[in-house]
Amino acid sequence: MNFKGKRQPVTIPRAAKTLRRTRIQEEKEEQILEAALDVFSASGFRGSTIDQIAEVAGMSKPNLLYYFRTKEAMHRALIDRVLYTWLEPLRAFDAEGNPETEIRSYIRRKLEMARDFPRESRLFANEVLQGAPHIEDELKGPLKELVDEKAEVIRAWAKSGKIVKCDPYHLIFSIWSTTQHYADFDVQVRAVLGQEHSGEGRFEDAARFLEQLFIGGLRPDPLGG
Amino acid sequence: MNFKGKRQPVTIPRAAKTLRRTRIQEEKEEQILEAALDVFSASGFRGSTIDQIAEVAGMSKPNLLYYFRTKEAMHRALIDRVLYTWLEPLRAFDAEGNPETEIRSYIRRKLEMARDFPRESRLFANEVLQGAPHIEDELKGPLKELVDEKAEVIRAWAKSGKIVKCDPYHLIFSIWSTTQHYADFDVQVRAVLGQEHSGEGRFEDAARFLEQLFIGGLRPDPLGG
DNA sequence: TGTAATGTTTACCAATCGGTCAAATTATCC
DNA sequence: GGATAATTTGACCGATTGGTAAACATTACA
Repeated sequence: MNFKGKRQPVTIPRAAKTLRRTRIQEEKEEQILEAALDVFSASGFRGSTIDQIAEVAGMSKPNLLYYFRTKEAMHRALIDRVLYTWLEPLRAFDAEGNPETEIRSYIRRKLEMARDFPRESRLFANEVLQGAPHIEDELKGPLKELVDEKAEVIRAWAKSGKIVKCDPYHLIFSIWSTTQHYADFDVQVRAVLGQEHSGEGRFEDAARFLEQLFIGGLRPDPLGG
Repeated sequence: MNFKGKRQPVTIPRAAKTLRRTRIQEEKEEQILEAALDVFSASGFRGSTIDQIAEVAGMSKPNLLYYFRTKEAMHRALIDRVLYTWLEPLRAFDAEGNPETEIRSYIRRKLEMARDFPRESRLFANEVLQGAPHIEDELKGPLKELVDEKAEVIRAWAKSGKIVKCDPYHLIFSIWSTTQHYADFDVQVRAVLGQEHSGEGRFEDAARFLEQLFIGGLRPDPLGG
């Protein structure tokens, strides 16, 4: 039952003999992924080293590799764990709701995520920026499908005159980019705003501005055009 | 006059003896920076290797290091060369012009740059995303000053009722993020749009949407509030 | 055309990279 | 408490990293 003569942790898929996960396994994998999030989000996949992650996680390198057999496996596990949560706000986008409040609260939620989970945002930003070599399937599959679905909702709103006629995909892109900007380009935002305006209040300012921009920009044309 | 006993190329600042740059120096430095842009923009600083750059540039590693003594020096030279051009659109932002046309053409210009110089966009995105360890000074200095200046223009427009009252800094951030998104997150945009809509026409679609969004979102409140 | 300055390459270095191994340690369960 | 399985570690491996030394080739210029 052993693989290549070496015992493997329960994370690795294998025969049904040891399905139960140890308490230690839960804890350590948690610890490792937490450290991996720190490192990968700060340096990207190629720029990160197992040693860095090991140090942040407070354990030896071979110990990491006992739980995740390769650097890629760690990255993969991290992506898998984070992706679902990351798409939650878009999934919550409700077709039945009022367009204005739906868009408003989508912006709010995305902005809150940029504030509360900047590492997750940067993890994906790094990945996509460098050509998404590890998440191409997720982008073309689940992500595209979700966006297609929500785009249809937006298109219907536009058609019925509840919002202005516009390209729903580019609308979604613009909400993604403006909100995630505050996580991904945080140091730039801070540098430009200076000490006085780069405190926590900047998220309130950003929310106010973005809501104003999108609500105003999407308000249906009074001429009915 | 030699440094550490080894001859140095004219790129390295030194005594005034050889101020002239050879034709070969011009060409090779050009070649190297072109290759460096390819590699750094695709993998970030840490994730890039001198060997990669050497291969793309079509020359040997020691030959690269003859022109730029370290990896950092190459990166620095590249940033210096590209930064000025990159800020050109914002610099062209004219206080005397009409707000609507100024904003419209700023968006156009930024979008054109995202289309025509995606590597430059990703170079900075990578750098900022990873904490801007090499360009912190540029962000806090020249960039901040330029943005401060243009923010004042926008604030004046808002005050005089030419556009809606809004935070000029967040307005600038939102134009940056929405336009650069098409360069930095290109693979994601393509993945979501699918084959049929991810051709060159997507920049026209993006321009149309963004102009609609910003012009509509910034139109002064008819109630005069 | 000779020669000094400039440019290029091969061979190499120490450090770090991702990853392995076997031995030692700890937890689990009868 | 002892056997057994799970966990942890130090020592190590070959490959790659950024960078160097010095010999060799080419260019510019008198």
